[in-house]
Amino acid sequence: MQLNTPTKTVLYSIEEAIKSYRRFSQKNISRLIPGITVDQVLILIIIHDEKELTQMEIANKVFKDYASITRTINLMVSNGYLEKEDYERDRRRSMLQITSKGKSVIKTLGPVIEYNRQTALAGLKEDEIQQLYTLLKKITANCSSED
Amino acid sequence: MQLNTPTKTVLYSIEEAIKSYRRFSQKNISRLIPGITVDQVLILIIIHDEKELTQMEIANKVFKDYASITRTINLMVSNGYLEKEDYERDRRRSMLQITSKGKSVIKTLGPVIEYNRQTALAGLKEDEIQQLYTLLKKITANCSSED
DNA sequence: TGAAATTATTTGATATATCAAAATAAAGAC
DNA sequence: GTCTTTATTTTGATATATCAAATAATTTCA
Repeated sequence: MQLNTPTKTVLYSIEEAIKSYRRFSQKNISRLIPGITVDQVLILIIIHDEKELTQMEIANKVFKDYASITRTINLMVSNGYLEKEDYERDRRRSMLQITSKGKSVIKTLGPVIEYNRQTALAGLKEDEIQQLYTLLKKITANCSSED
Repeated sequence: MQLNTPTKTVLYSIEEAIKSYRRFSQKNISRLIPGITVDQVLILIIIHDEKELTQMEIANKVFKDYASITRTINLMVSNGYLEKEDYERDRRRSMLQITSKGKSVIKTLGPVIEYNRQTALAGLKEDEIQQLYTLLKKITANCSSED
């Protein structure tokens, strides 16, 4: 069985693109706030946008394992970005609150995040981005069929 | 600073697509050969295609850290997929050899890898794949500028 | 009601990612 | 040839990913 060189498939270039973007974003974020990761910032913003998410919902949004989210969130708590409060309606969960330190991170990094996105997509026209989005969604759907 | 919801940018859907593809591939690989990862298979194929790569070159090809490649390759050696032999011309490195177990992995998984790729890209026309590739390369280039 | 099933989170074990620093060998300058 | 610089790999420390199993609270329903 002679395989096409893996480095030549478009799937490989998806990996390449996202890793480049992640490194680039992390670098710019670290310049302003050393010690926080891209994913932690993403989690902060997601909680900021929607207050009452379960950890499972957060995990699904960032494509992570539940176990992984548990540890990341606990770390964000110890690092003072989040607080866990009692959640009366369901005592399995907890209410995640963004601390003032967490809020200031969001505020400080807002322009950087915007810059990262715009830089990454520089030179791509609106309809190209739309096309890219459509194609990626197709791939996601193709890989999500349940068998 | 009000940010666009991160889950709505195309960069997020890149992440989504590649993670879906990875999970899908891993699932199909694990069915045939439990205990090997997508990345380990990729490394095997890369070494198979080009015999005398340094670990640094391999790391760059799979977008990984050198430290990470060291550990993964050591694990692949303990798991019997690879062997390290002396490399006379440069005694810092070693010559990575694929064992017969490693070769049989490549052989067994060949059709699966092909199936994974084709399934992931099902319904995408040739020119769409080309377009996708071009756009992703642009993003990669945008994020790789040295500053 | 109370046992059984489901849901949300956590823990354990192991692998992988990342950064900084160390170890080792090779190459270059003088 | 020794000294300095560069290249390759490894190690340490810590964070994150993953799977399986365990906890713990909630829901279902006989």
